[in-house]
Amino acid sequence: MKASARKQEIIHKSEILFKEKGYSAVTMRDIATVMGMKAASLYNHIKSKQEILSIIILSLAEEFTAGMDAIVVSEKTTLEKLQEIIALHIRITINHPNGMASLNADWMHLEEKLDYYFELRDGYEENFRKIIVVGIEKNEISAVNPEVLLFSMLSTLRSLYLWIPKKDEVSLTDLDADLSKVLLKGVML
Amino acid sequence: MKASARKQEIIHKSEILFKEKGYSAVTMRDIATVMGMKAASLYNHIKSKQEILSIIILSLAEEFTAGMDAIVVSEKTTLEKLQEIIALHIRITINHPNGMASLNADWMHLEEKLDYYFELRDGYEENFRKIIVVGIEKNEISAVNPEVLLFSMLSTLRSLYLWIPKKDEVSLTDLDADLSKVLLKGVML
DNA sequence: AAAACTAACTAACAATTGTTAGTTTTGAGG
DNA sequence: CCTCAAAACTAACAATTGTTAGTTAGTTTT
Repeated sequence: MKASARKQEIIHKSEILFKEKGYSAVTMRDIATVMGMKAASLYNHIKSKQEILSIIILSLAEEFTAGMDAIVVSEKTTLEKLQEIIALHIRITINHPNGMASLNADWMHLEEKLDYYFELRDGYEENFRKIIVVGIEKNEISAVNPEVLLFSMLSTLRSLYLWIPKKDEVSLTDLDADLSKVLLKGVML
Repeated sequence: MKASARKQEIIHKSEILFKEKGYSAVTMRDIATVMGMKAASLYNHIKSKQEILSIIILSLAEEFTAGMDAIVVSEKTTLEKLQEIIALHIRITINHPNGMASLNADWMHLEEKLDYYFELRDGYEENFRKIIVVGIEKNEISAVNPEVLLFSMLSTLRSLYLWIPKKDEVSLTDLDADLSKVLLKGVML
């Protein structure tokens, strides 16, 4: 399963189309057109439309899981771990801005792979939640509602794909710091 | 155009289906089934599938615009205005948790009404941005990157529809306060 | 009671969907 | 130049799509 160059090209173009209109509204003929071929020819490279979606979503989900696992086992303060989670999301989103749209909006169309997706997502969230809860217990962060903090950070980080493509490289350099400031320090004087 | 009870029922059921699978993946026969009728009968009440989507999205967008306009003209501190924006999102999301999914995920399928939607959305964001920028200028909130704060708050508030339906009424009472704490005060000690 | 209206139905449509089968073209290595 | 596999093609499929036309039964208005 090395995924030939042509197959990766199909996946890459599909990511762009899926981001624009969503998985269900994109047809195999749409994908074929941007590939400069006929729809039937796509099947020389991919098994089905669903396989394209599965590859896009699950490879990203696995990358998040791997990144989170590394953060969990590291010997860092809670604040440092939260900053590393922010950096993880920024890094992956910069590398895969289009695929992130599918991960966020089209996971419900995974069908056979849906259970595996839930496994990855639930595990990720559980690790995130534990970092927050332990941080509050150890008095490393302030005693906010853990669920609300988890929800708020995840919402922002999961939406990064909508904003990052609009930014120039200069402001991307500071994004890490700016986001940490807003998410962790707040705005009150 | 008072929207008959039957028409509102169609819209309501459609909101639920659209939230589950997205606009494009929901068929008129799906809607008809949950309405207990045949697909063709829907057209006694609605003009098209798109009309359903337009009503769902634009009525919500207009409610947000009206709410924001009231906040803008009020004589409040920046912090109070931001808290009112949070309350506005919570209120609308509690009242229309399903429709919020379409507003967030299916606006690109509005077609003829897309320009009007952009008008409302851009105006809303511009008002939001101005509140932040003025707040920083007047030294009422700390000097964070305004775009990042706007993005972060909007991402969280726009995702509320994913979390609010899972919460019981008790935790909803505190949601206002909890969210303000997390979004505005941060977590650093 | 007649007329008009409402809201459901059946039947069908043209277009589009993902996908398969079978065939031809392409291009690199012998 | 020949071979052969990779990758394109044409043609077609069965199913499904949103929507229209025409009809019917029940209710309301005249």
